Amino acid sequence: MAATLHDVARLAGVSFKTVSNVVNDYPHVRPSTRQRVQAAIEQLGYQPNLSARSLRSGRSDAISLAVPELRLPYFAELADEVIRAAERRGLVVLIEQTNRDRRREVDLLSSNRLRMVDGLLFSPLGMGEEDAGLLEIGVPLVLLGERLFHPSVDHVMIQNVEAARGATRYLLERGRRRIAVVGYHPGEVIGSAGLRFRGYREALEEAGVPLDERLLGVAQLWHRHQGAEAAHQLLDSGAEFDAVFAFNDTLALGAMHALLAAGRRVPEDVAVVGFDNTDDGQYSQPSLTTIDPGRREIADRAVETLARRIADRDLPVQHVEVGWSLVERESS
Amino acid sequence: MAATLHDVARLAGVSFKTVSNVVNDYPHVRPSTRQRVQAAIEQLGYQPNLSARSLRSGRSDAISLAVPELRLPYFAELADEVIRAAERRGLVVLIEQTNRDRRREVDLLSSNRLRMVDGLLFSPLGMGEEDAGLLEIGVPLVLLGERLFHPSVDHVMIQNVEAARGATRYLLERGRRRIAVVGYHPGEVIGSAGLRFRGYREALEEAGVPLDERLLGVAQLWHRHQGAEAAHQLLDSGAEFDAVFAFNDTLALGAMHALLAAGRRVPEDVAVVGFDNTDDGQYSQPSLTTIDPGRREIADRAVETLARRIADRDLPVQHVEVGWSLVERESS
DNA sequence: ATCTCGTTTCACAACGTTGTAAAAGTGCTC
DNA sequence: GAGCACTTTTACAACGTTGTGAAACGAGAT
Repeated sequence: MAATLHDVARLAGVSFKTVSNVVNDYPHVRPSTRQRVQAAIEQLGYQPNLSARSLRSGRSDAISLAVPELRLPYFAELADEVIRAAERRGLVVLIEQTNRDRRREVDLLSSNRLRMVDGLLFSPLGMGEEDAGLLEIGVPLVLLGERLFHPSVDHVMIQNVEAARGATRYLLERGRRRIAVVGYHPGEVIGSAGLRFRGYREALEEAGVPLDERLLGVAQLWHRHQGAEAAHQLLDSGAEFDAVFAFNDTLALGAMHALLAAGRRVPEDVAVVGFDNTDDGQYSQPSLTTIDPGRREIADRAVETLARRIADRDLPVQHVEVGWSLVERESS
Repeated sequence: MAATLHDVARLAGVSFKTVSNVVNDYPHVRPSTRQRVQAAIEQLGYQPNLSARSLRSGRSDAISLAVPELRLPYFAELADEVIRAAERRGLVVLIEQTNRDRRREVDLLSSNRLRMVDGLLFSPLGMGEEDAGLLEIGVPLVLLGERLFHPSVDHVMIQNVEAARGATRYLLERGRRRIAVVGYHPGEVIGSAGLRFRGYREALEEAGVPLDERLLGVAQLWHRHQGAEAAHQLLDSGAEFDAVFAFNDTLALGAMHALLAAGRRVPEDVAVVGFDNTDDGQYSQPSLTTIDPGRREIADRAVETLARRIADRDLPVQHVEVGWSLVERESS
């Protein structure tokens, strides 16, 4: 079958440890020996057995990325960037889908599939605050997003409150006063919905614009369908509104679709702003104004943080926040 | 650190091999012994070391999926389904992105990262027919898509010609006679563009509608941007058309965006049909009529084929074609 | 009791690699 | 031409698991 160190050693006439030294660029190898070994490696097409290496060294140079669903554009783009960032550091990425299901998330944390990798990037969506204790697993872990926190676990997140305040301010500055939201989760405090709502509320307060409960479009799942439904409900309620701040782009596109179908012009009658800057908002009709949460930076910082945690488990806990910006397009 | 078979054995007062037997459900273990060992496993939270297992057994129960870019909705949804299908079979999925770059694809095939997994699902986009020989790697491999073929390599694909013929026929049946395409690759014979074009051409021939070269919108990359550009060129050329058949949904959405921006009504002036049935066509404005290539079935058959190949390398070569259907929405 | 045969347990040897430490080789100094 | 300080190579022991085959055990037949 595949060649081993021993096969190469036999061919090159050296001990298998010398071959290992060549493979690992150990400095004290005579150039002529190195050359001979290299030739044997070429000839046999030798490639190290990664299971053996991993067993011996305790490292696999693989990490897991656990996301709710890859088909959601936000997570697809996040995974894309995570894979790129990991590759830059010589790591390979294994992807787990949790379907935003608490049980699956909890199971994952103690799964022996985790033992195949050096660490986990985890974007939880089903677990709640009461589950935070379960995050203390013996494996390097970096949390993504704003659903779950734990003081002793590394975390990379975006500035949700600030960004949401920025989006709302932007609408206010352009003269909109009746700003509906789409994606509201009543009662939620942390979590994307909670934090983004807080930013929205704060911006209204700053501007002295009263908050109208009727303009809070609930959507538990942030899919297009729910965005469209929330928009329908807002329309049906009869409450007037001249802007929609959707808590993500997918909701925004769904809502925009519903608004247009109902004969509202975007942005003339209703300005729409999303959140995430996923690719699909770029070519929607009209194209979508949105918050760019710096996904590339999130991915890069997350992988970096995990790599450092893997290298040194005693590092102080990292809580990283990355910057955001507003991308202005046709919908506002 | 983590408990091993030996630790459990010591606690349970048996040999480590007996623990191994319990873990692997070896039948000849006395119930009382089994119970004692189970208790020790629980107490220590023992989980098998997968590197050691994999070294010894030669299997990792992991597969790689290599796709051009995860941010493209088609591949995100494909990866989503592949991960689900793999999980049903107890396999874990590692994802590689090739950026549709020939060099990266070629490198991947001989990468030692492949040695970490039992097999590879490969959706090539950069390699050409002349590279087919490179597919003969010593690792179980299943090809996806229509870019590359090799008689001795398993393959799962969709019925491109038939589906494209179906889409074109559908437009013809609804009275459209001037059907433009978007995504044409001049001179290509195999590959998605080549095959879908063939289906288009055959449907026109069947209906006795002449093919007009001016209606062939070229787009090498199948991104929204290129779809929009191709549509602009069609409009600028002055050639009349009453329908667009885009070779994928992303192109279709880009083209539709451009058409609407130019004041054409969809579907009244121009009917638009896409290909892929990705989620984003469902909530576009107007929603997109498209070909559903049965992605779930593709993923399932692909993983199944790979699993069988892993289990038995001497199996006859499998070439699988999955069915398609037309999803009618507002754009036509 | 003893023998036989099936059940249950165990000892040992892999799998292919890296770390440690010792052995062998080389070149320089006196 | 022995002694010393390097450099280069090697032997051996892990890492934690599974497969093989032998040993120990237990029950039923003699």
